[in-house]
This record gives sequence, structure tokens and C-alpha cells, in this order.
Amino acid sequence: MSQNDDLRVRRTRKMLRDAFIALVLEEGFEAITVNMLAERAMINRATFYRHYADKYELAERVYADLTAEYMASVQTLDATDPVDGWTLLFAHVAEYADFYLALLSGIPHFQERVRDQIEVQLHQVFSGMGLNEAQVDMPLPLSLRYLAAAQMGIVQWWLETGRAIPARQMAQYLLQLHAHGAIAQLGLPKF
Amino acid sequence: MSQNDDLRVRRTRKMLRDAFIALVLEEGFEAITVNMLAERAMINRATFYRHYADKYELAERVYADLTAEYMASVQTLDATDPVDGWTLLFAHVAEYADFYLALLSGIPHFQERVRDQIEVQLHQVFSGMGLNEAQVDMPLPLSLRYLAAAQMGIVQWWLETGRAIPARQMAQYLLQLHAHGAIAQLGLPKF
Amino acid sequence: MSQNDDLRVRRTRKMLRDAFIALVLEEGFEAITVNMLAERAMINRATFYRHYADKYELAERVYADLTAEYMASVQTLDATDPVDGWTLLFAHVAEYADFYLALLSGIPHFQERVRDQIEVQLHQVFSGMGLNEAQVDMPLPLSLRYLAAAQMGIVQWWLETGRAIPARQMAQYLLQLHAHGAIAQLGLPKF
Amino acid sequence: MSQNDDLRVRRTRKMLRDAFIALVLEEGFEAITVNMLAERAMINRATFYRHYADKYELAERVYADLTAEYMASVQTLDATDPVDGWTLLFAHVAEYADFYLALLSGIPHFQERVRDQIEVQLHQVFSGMGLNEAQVDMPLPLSLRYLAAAQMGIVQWWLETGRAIPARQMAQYLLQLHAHGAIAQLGLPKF
DNA sequence: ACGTAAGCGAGACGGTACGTCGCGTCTTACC
DNA sequence: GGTAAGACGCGACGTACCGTCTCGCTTACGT
Repeated sequence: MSQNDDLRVRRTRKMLRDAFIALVLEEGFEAITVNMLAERAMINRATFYRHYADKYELAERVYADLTAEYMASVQTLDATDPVDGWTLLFAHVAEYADFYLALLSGIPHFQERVRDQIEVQLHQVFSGMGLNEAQVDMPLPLSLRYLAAAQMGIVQWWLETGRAIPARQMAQYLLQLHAHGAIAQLGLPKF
Repeated sequence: MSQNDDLRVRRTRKMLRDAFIALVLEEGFEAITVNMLAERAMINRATFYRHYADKYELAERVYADLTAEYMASVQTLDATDPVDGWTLLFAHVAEYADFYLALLSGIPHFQERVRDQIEVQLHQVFSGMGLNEAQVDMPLPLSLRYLAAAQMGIVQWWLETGRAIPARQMAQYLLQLHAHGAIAQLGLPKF
Repeated sequence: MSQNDDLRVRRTRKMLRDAFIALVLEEGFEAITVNMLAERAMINRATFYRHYADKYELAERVYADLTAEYMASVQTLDATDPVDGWTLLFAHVAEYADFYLALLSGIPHFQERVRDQIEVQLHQVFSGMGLNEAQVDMPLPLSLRYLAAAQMGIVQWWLETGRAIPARQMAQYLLQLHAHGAIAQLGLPKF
Repeated sequence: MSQNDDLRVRRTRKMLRDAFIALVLEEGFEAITVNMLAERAMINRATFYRHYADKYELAERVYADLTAEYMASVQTLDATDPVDGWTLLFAHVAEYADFYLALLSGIPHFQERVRDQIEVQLHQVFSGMGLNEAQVDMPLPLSLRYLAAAQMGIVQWWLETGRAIPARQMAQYLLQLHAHGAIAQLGLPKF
């Protein structure tokens, strides 16, 4: 499907995806109807259904495209500094900031999907760093979920607060929190 | 509205809330319609609208009830061990495990609402412990969000995986992760 | 269903039937859409479907009403002259002339339905006149069909040609043709 | 268009007409869609539109072919006995019995078209027999319509009832009814 | 025999109507 | 006053056909 090179098809899909992103920003995901998408994309409503089963499938496709874009940018990175890697993540979400924000809280199960992807990425990174599961005294999936959820959390916070902090700074904060725990950053007398 | 003590009213609301919980478990939140609720609760559909504007409001009310229940249990706790506090949390969500699971990923913006509540709770706890914001080298809201999101994450993980680990054990894991960071738990050679 | 005495229901159905008749005359049966019916009747399209499955069912109902009206007029007749009976028929179709015309040629299988009804009526009339099937030298259903089809034919002709001939005159022609054959009316030298 | 002798064109049209007849028998005319025709004829849907505007036009063409076939058979007849002529008619419709049956009641206005053709034929026959309009005491078109409709009626009856009666016998019945009236065939005591 | 124009297959598209579903409002009658 | 019963307006849904339109391929015909 995706490798359809018919010009009309490509044009139709592009217009639909553009319309989708615009509408998500303007109205929020839930409020979007196929009618609105078709109108905005200047195609017929029936044509929408020739390409996507519903707005959820369209959202999936758009998300898949964004993910592919992010993954491609990750590939180009040969440096080993983890800060660079996470900086890319912040840079990527910043590019589609409002769109991500809207989807993360607006589509049921969407957050889970993104979080799982981050979890997988984290696992890969740690595996490459010589993760020794035998030495772990709590379930590995538990730790991974902890990290992934926390990471999602601050990404969302960053987007919500207008990205006042530079991406690289955020990546550094992220690593610090991951490495030493958030409580250690709170200036509590002891714990 | 809430202080209505007409027997018929209380009966109607109880049946609606029971029907709601049952249906969330059976079908998931999104799939629920007012028709299904009325049918299950054995009331007329129009009667539903006399009590709630829509299924979202009903969900709010049910959630508010559960929260009140949890808060009450927290009040009874006079011990100062934070493990006890979080054990209560795990115990509470365990009681309505599938229900919480369904809502957290099923209702748009619901996760945010719960997370914010946890965030506030965390802030209160830390304030009580002598939180010194001046000594913090990263924004406090950032750390709080990190903790709250992470906490939500592992609660969800625990519910998803069938709650094989005892609640108290989970509370201990939680504190450990919060205090020293998840990476420190991974048995990595160094970082 | 028909004995529903809800004022709104009766109002809705009346408006739909009026709209139907008007539209059949203006546009013809085939061209009618549910949308047009709803618009003309000033009701919502969905409301149409609460009363009729489709435009065909509506047509049936309207026709059933007209038939009942005709039958009622026949009941009031106590005279025995068959000319009187058939005069009533011509008078009845004249009342809804264009409507009948449109339906007879516009709805698939509609003509058959009306013709069968006439056939039954003819059979009853002849039975009451002492029809002796034993003396017949060709199949009775064949003769009946011959008569019914022919009768439909001249009724349609009369409607098409603007009903220039009085109803009673038509009834007389009809009986003459039925009794002596059309060829006998043609002034052919012999045959 | 019709004089196109390109092999491909002729092949396409033949397959479409065959498919049409088969589908009329299987599904009835109304249920047929251009899609079904194309599929059955193993041609592309767009190709259908290169030859016919819609299924109605295709029906017309097929009917025209059958009519031509019948007319040709009539030409070969040099006998003067009218029974022979009408026997040919019964023989012809018998050949495509179910097809005619389906079309007669299935296509709006189709019956009218056929009936008019019969009417014209009747008029010609009677004109050839020395029809004297001056001696007629009722409108000629009325009588003609009577005869044509009646004739259509018994042809349809014959087809519906499985053609148990031989074609020639039917032709004799037809003439008898036309000549002396159907009521005279009913064995009524008097009238 | 072979180049070419026509017929054709494949399928996207705009359009219109379909019948269904769910929503929230309303009226009427009952208790 | 709360409820049952259910009609209604509204608007979105996903589907089905329609007729039109490229765009290449292939095939029969004419020179």
C-alpha cells in the first residue's frame, strides 16, 4: 500500500495527512470527523475510506511516518554519547510539539504505544551497554517501564511548558534522573 | 445534585455506577453507549440524562468516589513510613485493578488527571519532608513530573502483569527507584 | 403499527404520505429518494426510517390506504347493476389519476399487484353470478387473466388520455368488451 | 456504434449480453449492477460504459435483438391464418420465457413498450382485414388497448404457469377470446 | 508484416444515496 | 417529582453504485 506510486494516490494521502495534523491542532483528535478531514483535504469523503478505515488508522499512519523520520535521524548518529541520542528525541518531538501533545492525551491507547516503543529502545541501549540481568534485584521489565514512563512524562512536561529549556539540556536532565533518581535531585536532607 | 437523598434517585445512581463498572470491564470505556448503560442498569435511557450529562461525567463521578475511598484509607494511616503510604496505593488500585486499567488507557485525558493527583500528593509528601527548592539544580516541576509519571508507569505495569508481586514489595521497589534511579538497578558495569 | 394514536406519529406519517404523492407526480417514483421525502415532509431523514423500511414500503402503505378507500366505497353500493360497480372503479382511479399512472408503470411489480386484485374481484363477481366451471372450454385462470389485464389496460388508457369519456360510459364500454369481445367492436366485415 | 465490426468489440458485447440474460434470470433486473455485469462478462467495468450508458440501455439492445429475431420469423410466414401468426408469438416468448417474465414485471415502463408494439401489430393486422372505423361505436384506441393488454396478460399467464398448454392451442384461445369476449367463455347462465 | 490506432484492464476519484447508530431533547402518562 | 416509554432532530458512520477520468498495455486492422 505505502509503495503506491500513483501520483493521485500520493497526492490524496498527503492532503489527508496534512489535514489531519492541522485538525488535530485546531480541534483535538476526538472532535475530528471524516467529514472534516475530507473537507479540509479537499477530497470526497468516500475517497477517504479508500485509503483508511477510519481516523484511527490515519493517525497510525501519520505516527508511523513520524517514527520512521525519527528513526532515520537516529541512524545518522554515530557518536556514542547517550546525551546526543536523547537530544535527538527532544528535537524530534519539538518539531511536532502540539501534534504530539494532542495525540498523547487525546487518543485512547496512544500513549501506551509510544511508551512501549521507548521501552524497546531503552532495552536495546542497555543491552548494548552490557546489561547484566543476573545482577538485578528487581524485575527488569519493572525498571524499564519505570524509565519509559518517566521519560514520557518529562517529554510531555517539556512540550506542555513551551520547551523553554533547550533540548540538549533536557537530555542531560533526563540522564541525570535516570541515573541517580529524582529524589536525589530534590535537595531533601536525607531519605 | 449529589446531596439528593430520594430513594429512587440513589437507587438509579447506584445501578448506573454498577452497570458502568461492569461494562467498562466487559467492553472497554470507548465501546460503552448510554443505551448499554441504561439497559444494564434497567433504567430508561432518558433517566440517565437526568443524572449525568454523558458517560464521561459518570466516569468522573465513579472515579471521584474511588479517590475519596482511597483518601479515607490514607487518613487512617498515622505511621510515618512512606512504604506504608504507597502500599495503600497499590492495595487500592488492586481492588479495582481491571477497572483502573481500562480507564487509564481508555479515556482521553484520564491518565493526566490521575497523574496530576499523584504529583500533588508527591509534592505534599516532599514538602512535609523539608523539601529545599533552593538546592535543586533542575526545575522542581520537572522532577515531580518524572516521579509521578514513573510511578503511574509501574502501577500500570503491576496491574497489567496480574499483580504477582505483593503490594508492599512494590512500594519498596518504588521507593528504591525514586531514591536511586532505575539505571542504578540495572546491574550495568558503570555509567 | 397502523393503529398508533400518538399525535406526532400520525402527523409524521401524514406528511410523509402527502410528500410521497406529490413527489411521485412531480418526479416519478424511481427518482424519489428518502432525502427528498424527508425534506418535503419536513421531517428528519432518520425519522423516515422509523416508520418505513424504504420508499417501496411507503408506496405499499399508501396503496393499501387507497385500496381500502375504494373497497369502502364498493361496500356502500347495494345496487346489482355491474355497470355501477365498475363506474366506482373508474371514479376511484380518476381521483388519483396521475398518481396511479405513475405507479403503474413506475414501480416494478406494481401492475401485477393491482391486476391480481382486480382478478380476485372479477372472480368474486362471476362466482356470485353462478359461474359454472364445468361448462368452460378453456382454463378459468386464463379467462380471468385475460379480463383483468384487459381491464387494467383500458383503465390505464383512460387515465393517459385525460379521462375525456365519463366514468359510467367507460364502465359500459368495459362490460361490452368483456361480454362480446373487442374484435366484435371493430366493425370488421367478418372473422 | 452498432456497425462496429472490430472483433474485440463484438466479443465484449456478446459477453455482456450473455451476462445480462444470465443475471436477469438469476437475480432479477433491478438487482443487477454494472459491477456484476462486468464481473460476469469478465470485462472491466469501464469497458461496459464504452458500450452502454447504463443497464437500461443494455436491456433495450437485448430486447431489440429479440424483437428483430421475432420479426424475422414473422416475415417467413406467408400463410394467412391468424392462428399461425400468434402461434409464432407464443413460440418466441417461450424461447426466452423466464427472461421475458423477469423483464416484463421488473423494468419500469418495459411492459408498456412491449404492449405498444403488440398494439401496433394488431392495428396492422386489422387494417389489412378491412377495418372500418366508421362502423365502430367506441374509440378504436380503446379497443386496441383492450386487446393488446389482454394479450399481454395471457402471454404472461402462460409463461408464469410453465407453458403447459401448446403454443398453437394458446393462439386459438387468444383468437376465441378476442373474437367473442372472455365472459362468453365462462359458462355463465346469461348476462 | 507490421506500425498504429483502437480497445481494453486497472483502478483512482467525485458524487449521491443508502440504512444504521448514537446522541441529547422532548412529550405524555403513570405513580 | 422521579420515572418509563418512545418519538424526534441531528449528524456521523461505513458501504454501495454510479459515471468519469487517466494511464499503460495489447491486439486487431489496414496499408
